[in-house]
Amino acid sequence: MADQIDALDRKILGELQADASQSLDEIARKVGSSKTPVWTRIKRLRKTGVIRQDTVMLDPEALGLEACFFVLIRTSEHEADWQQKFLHTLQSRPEVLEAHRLAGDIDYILKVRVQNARAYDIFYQALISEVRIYNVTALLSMEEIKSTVALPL
Amino acid sequence: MADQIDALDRKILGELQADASQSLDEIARKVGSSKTPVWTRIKRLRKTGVIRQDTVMLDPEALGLEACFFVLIRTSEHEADWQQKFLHTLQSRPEVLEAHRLAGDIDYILKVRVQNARAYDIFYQALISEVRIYNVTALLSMEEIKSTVALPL
DNA sequence: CGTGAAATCTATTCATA
DNA sequence: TATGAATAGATTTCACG
Repeated sequence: MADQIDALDRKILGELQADASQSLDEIARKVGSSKTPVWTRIKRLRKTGVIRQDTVMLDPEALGLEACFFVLIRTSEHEADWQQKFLHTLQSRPEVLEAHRLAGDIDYILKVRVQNARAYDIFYQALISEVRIYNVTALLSMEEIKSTVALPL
Repeated sequence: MADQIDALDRKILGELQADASQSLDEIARKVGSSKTPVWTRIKRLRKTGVIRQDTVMLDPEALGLEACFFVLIRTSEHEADWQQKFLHTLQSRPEVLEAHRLAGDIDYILKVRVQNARAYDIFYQALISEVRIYNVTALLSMEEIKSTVALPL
């Protein structure tokens, strides 16, 4: 991870982010290099963890996941074992796509994808029954204006 | 998109989400089918847009993107052309990874990935100079507790 | 270290059941 | 519609410049 990432690496990463199904020849041509060096670099970027995984982006609505909530959480508990349990709950629930610990008066933010409001309520009830939470605000997404996994390079 | 997605489709999608670099033979074996039917289904899922794209997940910190903010936005403007301009600004800025229009008193939430607080401020200044915004709250992530692109299937 | 050829493996097509 | 053979195409390795 401490390896230096140069301009060519970044071009390659950009191509992979945009379309990981491209062939090596295609990527090499676009970044102005050739097959072997591009291959060597991709292998290095995987080994060092810069590339974490190959995946596919799915359409949530096509899968019946019509509702997306951002959940703002305040808690009065900051003990290690409370944190441990909270973290475990989040990890075990596949509807939680993201969870961040925050600076400031809101302690955590979650991004939760579910079928509908009722499914969110089931998640919410399960969450507050498992860990003590002081205050929860749920923000309901009406429209996904932008959504990308491509990091700026 | 109106196509029915059955249990086998979901298994295949689960495997692709987890690791899109697996071979067809490997996926076929895991889901209890064989190469050709799996291939036909994947092709159909791509064509109908259930599978949106092939991509790679990168490590933000390895790329020097150490800061992640969730930005809560209130505006007094709800005109079509204001929205248009706001949307265009978000689309053109690669540091904005997600943007949602919300129900309730907060109008929008953004997820923004940048190098550091200074880079966030540059983004923020650019944003408020381009579109009229009534109120902005930035939530700074201290720790990414969970992050997945895998939708629950 | 880059190039291009060779070998290996995988995706894709297709004939058959 | 599934299977497995046949083809086409990609990845991976390697010898050479």
